[in-house]
Amino acid sequence: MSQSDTVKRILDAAEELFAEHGFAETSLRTITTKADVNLAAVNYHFGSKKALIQAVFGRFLTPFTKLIESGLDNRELQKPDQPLTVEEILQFVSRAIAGVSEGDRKRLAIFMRLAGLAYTQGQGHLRKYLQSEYRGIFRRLMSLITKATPDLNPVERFWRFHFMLGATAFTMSSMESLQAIVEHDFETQSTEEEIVAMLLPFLAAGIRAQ
Amino acid sequence: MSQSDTVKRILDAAEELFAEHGFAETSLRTITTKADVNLAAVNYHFGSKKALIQAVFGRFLTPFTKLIESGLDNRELQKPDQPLTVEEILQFVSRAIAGVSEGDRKRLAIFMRLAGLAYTQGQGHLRKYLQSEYRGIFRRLMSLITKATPDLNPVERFWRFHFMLGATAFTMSSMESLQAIVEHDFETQSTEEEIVAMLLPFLAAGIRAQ
DNA sequence: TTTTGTGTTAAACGTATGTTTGAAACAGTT
DNA sequence: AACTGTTTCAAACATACGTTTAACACAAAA
Repeated sequence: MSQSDTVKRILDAAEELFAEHGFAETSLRTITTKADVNLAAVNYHFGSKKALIQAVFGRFLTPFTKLIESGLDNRELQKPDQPLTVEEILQFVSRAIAGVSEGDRKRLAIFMRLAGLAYTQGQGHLRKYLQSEYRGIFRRLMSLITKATPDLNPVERFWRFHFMLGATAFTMSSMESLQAIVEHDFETQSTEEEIVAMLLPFLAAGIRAQ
Repeated sequence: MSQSDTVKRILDAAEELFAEHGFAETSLRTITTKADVNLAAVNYHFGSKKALIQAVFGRFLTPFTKLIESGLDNRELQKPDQPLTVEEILQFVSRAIAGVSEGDRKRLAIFMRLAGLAYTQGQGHLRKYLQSEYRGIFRRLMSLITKATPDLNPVERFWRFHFMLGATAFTMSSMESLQAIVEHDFETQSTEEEIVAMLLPFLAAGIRAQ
């Protein structure tokens, strides 16, 4: 058999390098060197650098959203009439995070940093790709949060949702360096679970402010 | 006389283009074309593109931090013994933001996006430059927040402070695209001032959760 | 008027990038 | 062994970039 693992090696290298340096600053030569494959392999297997960026996202995001969806499906089957609280919704997401990051924690930080970059560096193709590919889960979460916060006006809810997103993405992406600071300044360790446990009440309180 | 305004024209163009497309994605040719000056003018007046980026930041960063500091100084002179609340602290920051962009609505959006980009794109020279420029005001704000949240244990306060930072940085850096979504989905406009007005209570509620 | 210094300009330089190419290597099938 | 489709490889290609250069413009000083 000896099936080629070139594609996987490229994705692994690209994922890490994109997260570290951004998209524009990471060249295909750097990626292929790190992956130890030929330069032309990216264009052969993915077609273009843009397509590679999208593939990096797809590999992480698809199983992640599936985990959230199946959790929500389960809950809706068991208690169909009882609407979810904000805390419950957030817990499904955090459980999905824990599920995906199980095995290698590094990938979670990498992906969150990528997600942040996608918003700031995504010149169009990436934003469009994410929007078209993951519209479903986004709308579902948004509608659940709407039911959980009936008194909020829609525009304010939209913004608060993104405030939550920002706090989460930023924290996850800079988790490693922040943990180092905590260890140095407070002589304590903050595990990933503890950080998430601190983050959730912060988010829940924020979205229900006033 | 006929004093050259080339430097100002370059800074204006660069500021706007950086905010719109990011640093790496904005070429000197685009900047000098928009500024209607010769390509070589940037290297002549600033030395390099990196130096131009720092100059763009310096032009608004210096008055910005001065505004915060003087606001805090004033308040401490008038009510020296009464500690500030979290809301008050955040309001000094947001007032400084508004003050820097006074008269020019567009400038606020540019400023916010640049501030956000500094967090996500500031890899080497920019981060170092900002750190040396920002350290004083950062420490001062941190110490004020400590006094405003005496019941919080230090580690949790550290994390919540960075949750706030994350929500802010993310929102600022992706403000433009989020505003477009709001306009499309809700047929309303969210001005930068309104967004900040929504962000502050979210942050204050979050840091005081439970 | 000549000189000097500052700023501008068009052109070129060197380098790095994403992409394409055509030959070679390989694996599986007949 | 011969054939076939897929994958790899070194090399080249075209383009865009930041930077440098040397000639030029022009105002102020000598």
